[in-house]
Amino acid sequence: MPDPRSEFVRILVERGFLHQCTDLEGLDALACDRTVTAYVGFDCTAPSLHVGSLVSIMLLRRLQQAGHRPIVLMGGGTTRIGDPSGRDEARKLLTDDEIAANMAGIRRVFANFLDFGDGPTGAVMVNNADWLDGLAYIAFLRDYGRHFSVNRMLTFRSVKLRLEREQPLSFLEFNYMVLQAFDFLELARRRDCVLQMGGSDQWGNIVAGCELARRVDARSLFGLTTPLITTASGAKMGKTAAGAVWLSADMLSPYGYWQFWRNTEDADVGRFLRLFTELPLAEIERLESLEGAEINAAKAVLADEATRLCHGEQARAVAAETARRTFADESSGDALPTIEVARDEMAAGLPAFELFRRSGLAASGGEARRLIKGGGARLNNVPVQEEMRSVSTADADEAGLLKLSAGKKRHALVRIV
RNA sequence: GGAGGGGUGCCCGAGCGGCUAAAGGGGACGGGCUGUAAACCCGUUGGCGCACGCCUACGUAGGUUCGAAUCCUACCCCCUCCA
Repeated sequence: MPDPRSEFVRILVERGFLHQCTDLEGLDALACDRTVTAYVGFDCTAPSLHVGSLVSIMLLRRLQQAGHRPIVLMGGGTTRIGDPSGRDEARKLLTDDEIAANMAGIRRVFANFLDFGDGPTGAVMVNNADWLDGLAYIAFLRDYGRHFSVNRMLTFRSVKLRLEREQPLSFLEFNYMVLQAFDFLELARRRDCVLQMGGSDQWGNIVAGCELARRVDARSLFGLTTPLITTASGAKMGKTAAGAVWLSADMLSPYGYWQFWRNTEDADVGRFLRLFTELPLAEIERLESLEGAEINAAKAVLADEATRLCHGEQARAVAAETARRTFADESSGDALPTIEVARDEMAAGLPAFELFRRSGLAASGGEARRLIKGGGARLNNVPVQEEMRSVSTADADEAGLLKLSAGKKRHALVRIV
């Protein structure tokens, strides 16, 4: 298409958010003309969201900044079914209480990225349980079921994959796309929502919604997907040593979050800066063109920007300073994970492996011993030679702190209290 | 309801009476090289104050045996085909 005229579509294209769109020119024209209301659905399978959802979150944020209205759809109803997309096996069903708790946690995450004010572009959060829970089966089948072709549904990727692999696909899961299509129709009716966005694995579900609305209400709706974000070496983005990269500070510390971005592969830096920061394109081009070790500066910028967005400036500053002291100075910073050990226990001396276990740097005593044997354990930057080496108050600094390291990147502090 | 196949460590997957804490691969962790990168090379990969030893582990519960992940019985779950 020619250069986008609307700010929203222009940003999508320039920044790498766009994978597929049902009618990009139509959407562009619409976005020039009026305030567009758009939604992304999130399921409530965990008490927070992780970076895997960050593209969608940033997309909603960009939408709002461009003068449009974002809707966060919580899949309170559909979470109880499970989307078969991208999965070989059915996922566990959650109870209502778990779903409610998860939803509350996710709401807090969004508060950092979107403005939930009352204005015309104020974000809203809605729960599809509001309309799905009360559905009457027969009426639903009669009014909407008739518009779905099973022949067609069988050709959708999510379904086809399961069938081809001879993996089970229950009727329950098979209905997921029907309900998601219905969500879109409901949001169109209730809130004049005209656009559904999501990851590329959602394309089939999104298109199903557009088609349903066209058939039932003669509405014309838009669908748009973002590319699946993998790292340059092909791995799914968002896994670290500690597990998923959560967006809640109580599930992953801002320092851990900062480190995650700082450890981005060279080849991903530009792409990630475009998607996950709001720096001007010219600046990003400059940063991504840095060569060799210089690109580390770009990674620090990425980490700074991403952490500020998610956790705020204060947390960002502490995280960045901790990283600087830990890696550049070989000292340590406040944001390192810290455990406390009682003074009398410490005075008596604790075996090194035990301390590593307690710190969480090793999951068990055996793992801690192996770490030490393998030469990866350090106490105050000095390699620990002996598993049973006694560590005591004499090893602490003036502030009563000692630093443990497992490998080059994992560090923890022990505070004597 | 009938016939057959299957449930093994974080995952995949071999094993089918002792040599099995269980091949191989992936992942993860550590070391090397570097730039807190990628690629590559090497090592480690159930717990326990751990070279011995003890405990836990091959869907669940029992049983046979000197000895079982391996054999038997019952139960649970999954898949395929038939009805």
